[in-house]
Amino acid sequence: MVVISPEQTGRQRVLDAAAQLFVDQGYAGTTLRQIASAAGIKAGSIYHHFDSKDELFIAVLHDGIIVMLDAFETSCSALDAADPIDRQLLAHVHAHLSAVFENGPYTTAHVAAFFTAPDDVRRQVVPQRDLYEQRWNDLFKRLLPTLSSKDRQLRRLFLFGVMNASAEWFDRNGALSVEQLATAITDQFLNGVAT
Amino acid sequence: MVVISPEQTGRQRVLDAAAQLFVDQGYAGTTLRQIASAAGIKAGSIYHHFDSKDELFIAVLHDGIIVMLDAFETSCSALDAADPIDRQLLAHVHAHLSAVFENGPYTTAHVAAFFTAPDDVRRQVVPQRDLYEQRWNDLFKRLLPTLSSKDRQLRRLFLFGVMNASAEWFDRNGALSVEQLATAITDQFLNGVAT
DNA sequence: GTCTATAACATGATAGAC
DNA sequence: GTCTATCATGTTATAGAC
Repeated sequence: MVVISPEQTGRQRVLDAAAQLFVDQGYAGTTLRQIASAAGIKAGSIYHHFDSKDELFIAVLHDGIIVMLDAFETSCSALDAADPIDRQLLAHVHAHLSAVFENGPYTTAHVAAFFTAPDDVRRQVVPQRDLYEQRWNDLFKRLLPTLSSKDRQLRRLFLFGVMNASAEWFDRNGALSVEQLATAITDQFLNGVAT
Repeated sequence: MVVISPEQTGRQRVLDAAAQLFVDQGYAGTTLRQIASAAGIKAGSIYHHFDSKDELFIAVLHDGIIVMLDAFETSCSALDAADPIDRQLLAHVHAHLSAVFENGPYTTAHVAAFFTAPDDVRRQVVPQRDLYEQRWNDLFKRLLPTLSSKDRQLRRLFLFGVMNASAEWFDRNGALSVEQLATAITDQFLNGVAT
């Protein structure tokens, strides 16, 4: 059951409820009535804040990207260009995973709900996603300059695959912490299984 | 647009159409009318073959698991226990990816549509999924005996993450072949990025 | 095995009162 | 900013004819 804290503006409550429900049930599987109920209002009232279900979904994913970009930026500031590869990569992997798992449902929505939306809705979010992926492409170019452009792109997709797939099994309250997960993924990515 | 070849029994045509549509649009995003239309019949006629949308979905995923298990079995037969790790792992990764990308939409549904279904529907497919994962757990135990049980489980999740996430970007008609993808993923998994 | 017709209900969205 | 009431449509599922 989704419960939204009451000390927020109406629009924000709707966004929070929508983000969580989109994560849990996907785009088509979530109804405006469910969102309204979780936000403590009636379905019709949603249209005071958003013009359509599509726009609400896009707004959720937009907010999610902002958080991801911010997390990336922050971990950049904490690093020095002279830092070793493993330290730099770990910082960014940890930032990504922290954003996904510890910064509310908005970022998780990007990983779990994006692909559940219809093509035309998805297409409206792609430019924002590209912005984030571009940061990682730049990072990879800096950290792994010897790889070919195509190989670099492939490796980045591998890393994203591991990180984002973890949203489907990682347990926030389990024995493995986000930090440990970040360390394990970074180590696996850099050194493989034969450490 | 989904087009189903006509030389098949009615039930099979429904299954084929459903599998493809579930992959493209998810569980909630796919309607029985769309499935019926793609299969060349009317929506009501589906109920001659399946009792509910749930059962149809479960049947699709069941068929998918059969193909995956069969692919795993086949790649086992082609291997010798004395073969080196990289050769054995590559064979199984290739078998998995071939099943997902080259054996129709049933296997892809397992990767792309499973998480779009409601909890109670998903729960009915979990035992079959577990069967397949168990094969991989056994394989990992044989190939990587020095790792701890928890670490092995984690690494397997990483590998599954990479393989299954590729369903979201891999282009069957692109420059990269399934075999090349399998080689790249296996190499990345075993040796990391610093090859 | 497929059809038509329809039941029973859910959905996104709108209009106007408060 | 939220409500109630409602529209128009879409949804799964059923019943009975062919």
